[in-house]
Amino acid sequence: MKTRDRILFTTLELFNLCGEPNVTTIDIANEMDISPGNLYYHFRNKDEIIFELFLLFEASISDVLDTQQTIDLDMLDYWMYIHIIFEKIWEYRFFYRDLVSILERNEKLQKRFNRIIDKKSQACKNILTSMNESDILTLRPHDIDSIATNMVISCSYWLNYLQLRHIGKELPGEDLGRGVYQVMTLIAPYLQDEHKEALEEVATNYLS
Amino acid sequence: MKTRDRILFTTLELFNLCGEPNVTTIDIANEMDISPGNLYYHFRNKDEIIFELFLLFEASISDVLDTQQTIDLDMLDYWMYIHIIFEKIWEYRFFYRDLVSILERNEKLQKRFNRIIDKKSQACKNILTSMNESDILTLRPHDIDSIATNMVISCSYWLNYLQLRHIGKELPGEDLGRGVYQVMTLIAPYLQDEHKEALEEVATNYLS
DNA sequence: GTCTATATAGGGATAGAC
DNA sequence: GTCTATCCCTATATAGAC
Repeated sequence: MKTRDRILFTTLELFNLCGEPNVTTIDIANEMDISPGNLYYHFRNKDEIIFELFLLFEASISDVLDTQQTIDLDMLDYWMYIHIIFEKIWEYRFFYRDLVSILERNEKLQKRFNRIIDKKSQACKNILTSMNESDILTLRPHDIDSIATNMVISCSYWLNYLQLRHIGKELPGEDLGRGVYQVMTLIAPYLQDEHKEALEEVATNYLS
Repeated sequence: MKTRDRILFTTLELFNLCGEPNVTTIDIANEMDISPGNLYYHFRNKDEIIFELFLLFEASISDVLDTQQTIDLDMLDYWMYIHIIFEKIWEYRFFYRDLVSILERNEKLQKRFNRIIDKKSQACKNILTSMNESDILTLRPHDIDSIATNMVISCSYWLNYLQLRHIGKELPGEDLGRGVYQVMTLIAPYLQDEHKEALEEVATNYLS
């Protein structure tokens, strides 16, 4: 593993564990047993490391968001789709811990992060539309936008909320499933009765 | 107005405008045309100012959350109740911009902030229960918890989400109404048809 | 590529005079 | 209560040797 990659990897771990504002370039170098000077040979500054990490996150999540595979799925598929999004966010959760502060330092990051949110929103709308068309749920086209917005907010801030509730302690990765459940809750009331039961079944399987 | 209070007031303004991490004690002193030394005569450190501001926020929002006036209201009342909560949050929005970072520095703050979230959650449950009992909506007791959680998350992170979407620009206070709408959206699908219409009416009145 | 040593800057906070 | 002056610490970043 090349030093440059080790820096990225170590930084990601430390950021996720302690939060980006609490990790200095020296911390990163120490953790890797290299000198700060060496670190700055590979990256111009801390923000460049953050940006590189963002690019990895972007590639990873775009993989999911760009698929057109959101039609004709059953309840378990939808659950898993949301679950995968949560996992990608979990992998790069430090972004979501200090979103505004991190993004305001880098305009390019801002734009591209917002493009991800746009995509996520679109993906949610696609899911809702296709569920609507296959009569799994019934909603007025007018509702789709606001439900999608609520879904995006729940996805984006669930980890932050968890952290808030467990500050100090390490974030429990198991509670990801509860986040998925919260998102599915947003759809639940619109489901036809049979599919409501299907959702309950998936939920009890996953949250046990 | 005593200097101590002017410090609190000025700090609140600057924090809300620029974000707490971007405002130094020097900035605050400069803005007020006093010396940093003077500021430190009135407050031991920056965190003490933050804590005092929190106490003001706590008092202000507890005022709303502690009322037992959540029964037998009509749709407009519920709308206004959520709206008032949003206004209190708006007044102290800097907390919600960097929640985790601010709270992790002060254990007392953490505990008390979480107590506010508990109260907010309880208030939401009370609303849902009372709406349920007066047949405005129908939901299984089992749903109440997860809907309340979604309500709390939407209330807490709506401003953060807005900011994300408009970084750099000043936060548009008018969009508070859209936040209220997002929260009411969570309840909407459970409403009896007549009350759905009532909600739509309130919404169109307030979002125009 | 990697190290050591160091420059630089900014923010938090204090001492002591008025 | 308020000011000036200043200290200290920490984090970022660079220079130059190996």
